[in-house]
Amino acid sequence: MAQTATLKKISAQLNLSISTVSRALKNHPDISENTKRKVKELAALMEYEPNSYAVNLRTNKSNVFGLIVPAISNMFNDSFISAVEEDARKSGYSLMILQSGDNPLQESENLKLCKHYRVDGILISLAAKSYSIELCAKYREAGIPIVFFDRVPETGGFDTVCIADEETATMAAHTILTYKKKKILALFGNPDLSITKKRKDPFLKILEKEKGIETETQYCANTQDAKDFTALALRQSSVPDHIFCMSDEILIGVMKALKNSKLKIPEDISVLAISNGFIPGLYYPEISYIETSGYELGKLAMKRMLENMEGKTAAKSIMLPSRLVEGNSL
Amino acid sequence: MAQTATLKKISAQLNLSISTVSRALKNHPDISENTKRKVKELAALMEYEPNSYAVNLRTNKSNVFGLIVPAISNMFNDSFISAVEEDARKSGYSLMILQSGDNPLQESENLKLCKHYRVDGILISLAAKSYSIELCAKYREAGIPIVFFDRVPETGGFDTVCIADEETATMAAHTILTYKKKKILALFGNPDLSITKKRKDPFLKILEKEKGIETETQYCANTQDAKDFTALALRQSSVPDHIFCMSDEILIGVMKALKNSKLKIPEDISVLAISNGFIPGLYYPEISYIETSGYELGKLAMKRMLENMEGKTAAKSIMLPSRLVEGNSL
DNA sequence: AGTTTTTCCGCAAACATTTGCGGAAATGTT
DNA sequence: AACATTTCCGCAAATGTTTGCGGAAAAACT
Repeated sequence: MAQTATLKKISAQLNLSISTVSRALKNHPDISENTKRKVKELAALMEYEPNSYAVNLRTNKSNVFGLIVPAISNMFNDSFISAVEEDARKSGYSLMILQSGDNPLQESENLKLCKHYRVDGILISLAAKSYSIELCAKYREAGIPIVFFDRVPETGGFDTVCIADEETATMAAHTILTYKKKKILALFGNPDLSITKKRKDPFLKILEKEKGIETETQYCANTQDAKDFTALALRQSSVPDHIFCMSDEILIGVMKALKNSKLKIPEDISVLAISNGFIPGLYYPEISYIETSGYELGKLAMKRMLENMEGKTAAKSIMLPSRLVEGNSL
Repeated sequence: MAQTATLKKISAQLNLSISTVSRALKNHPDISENTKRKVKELAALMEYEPNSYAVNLRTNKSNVFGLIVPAISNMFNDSFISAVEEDARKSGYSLMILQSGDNPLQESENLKLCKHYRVDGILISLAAKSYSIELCAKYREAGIPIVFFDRVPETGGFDTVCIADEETATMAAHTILTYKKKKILALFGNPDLSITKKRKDPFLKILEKEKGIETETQYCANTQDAKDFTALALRQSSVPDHIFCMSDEILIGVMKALKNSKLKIPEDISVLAISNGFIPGLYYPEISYIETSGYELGKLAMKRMLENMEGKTAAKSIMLPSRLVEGNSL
């Protein structure tokens, strides 16, 4: 392949005009079968492939979606990414993946990058202290479809796809009630995230209504926090008989602390998490969890994005229901 | 923002030519400070941003690298991705991430996609039964730099960045020797992968030289295999006193089987893995492992790619040394 | 033979940018 | 005053495609 093939070069070889070659390759009815054949043959021979820059310039479409996540290495996100990538590919789109590292500045820069590359749409899960919402609103005004997932803005007017967090938390609380626990340690994540609020409030609301149940709540910034808070709780005079973990990150810390203790799961203390299932399955006994499937969420998010591509741009909020997966930790 | 700003629109507003505007924005010395100021002001006001398609078309450069991996959700790959993304960003590049799902067909399609998007370079970790090497060679001929990482072709003539697998396996074997083990169960991954061969051969070579050590080898296609093989070995009359795991995937299966047994780590049986450390750290006691840092590998791979961008395209093989991280499983 | 219709193809503009070249006006030099 | 230089800017071509429009040639009708 000395030079890359172009329409011009093909047309020169065949003594045809550029436009004829272009149309022949697209099966335009104006072109005779005969010339179509000749053009296609030569194109195949020369390994012609449209210059995507030129096509994009002309059509103002890139067939690329931007995907912005706090971190790719997040268990939840990567199954999400797989699902999104899968369905994007099926519809002829590719993904430009950017990670914000939970850094609001980087997040807004990523948004600008998406604009720069003129992506056809943006899927985004917000960073912790994001201030990018106005930017998103602006881009949306400018005609770039934006679908928020998982960590979505609290204000309305956007396309959002997320776990039915309230329902999930409610389910968790009811599950715990079923097992007649007395003292509960409930660990939540970053209080700045709306997801934390949406999980904590319904959870506590249910437990507080119940008499004879004591609930201690902590916010954990990371795994280490979760470990420390758990260890602290285990040193109290009355040890909790149940620990609820809002996320995998927290579960990992809790399990580290529990393994350093003599307590047996589920005999001495029970554990329930919200998770996609990978981490809970690593432990023995396997940890019960309320499932939040990143994969399913990805499917929904891409579906919504593709609807946007077809002009259905009115803002819509979609919730993904969750279910209890029983391990042996209850 | 009614319409997107272009050079043409700016030039019309200011009664200047397009080329003057273009040069003004680039601080071309031919343009007076005065007009530069005016142009820049209006450009900022109109939120002008160069149309990347047009720029790419004109300059034949995209500032995008393609990154092809078997699966994003692989622990190893995602820290790799973080590192690559980080350094790419610093140099003004973005990443288009494609996953092959260990499917050779999808892999070659991803390569074609990279070509289609005319990326400036490709970083790729090969799928299990990849037949894309020729395609890679062809693209390389055509001037697209390709850097292989982790799972690299066995034939030479390519840029490769990978773990010093032989050294890693040797280190593992010597570590095991230190602890005077008698019967070893060694579990390896897909035998079609060169990485498996490169880890297995040196490992076995060392242990076989030693008298009084019995080594059983198994290939595991997945976590379940590893669990089953381990369970089987534990039911034998003489139980192994050490298990070596070539990867995280295998370690997870082994640990599941061990937890179903009464054996204590490290008293009854010891465990050593090759890993990036995340999974080993989840267990109690923490599993000792030979570290293969995806992050470091990513740094090296991107460094090599950027060298390519500067014209240093002569094929080069880079090895990343590894080290033993002691948990409490030995 | 004259008219209409169909078939097949090319011209040229447009997309937004970059850049070599040339040239007018202003300034500087004898 | 005549010439040389510098300063500042515009023309136009080029990148590769897409697409509206128009038009010649061939075929199909009166």
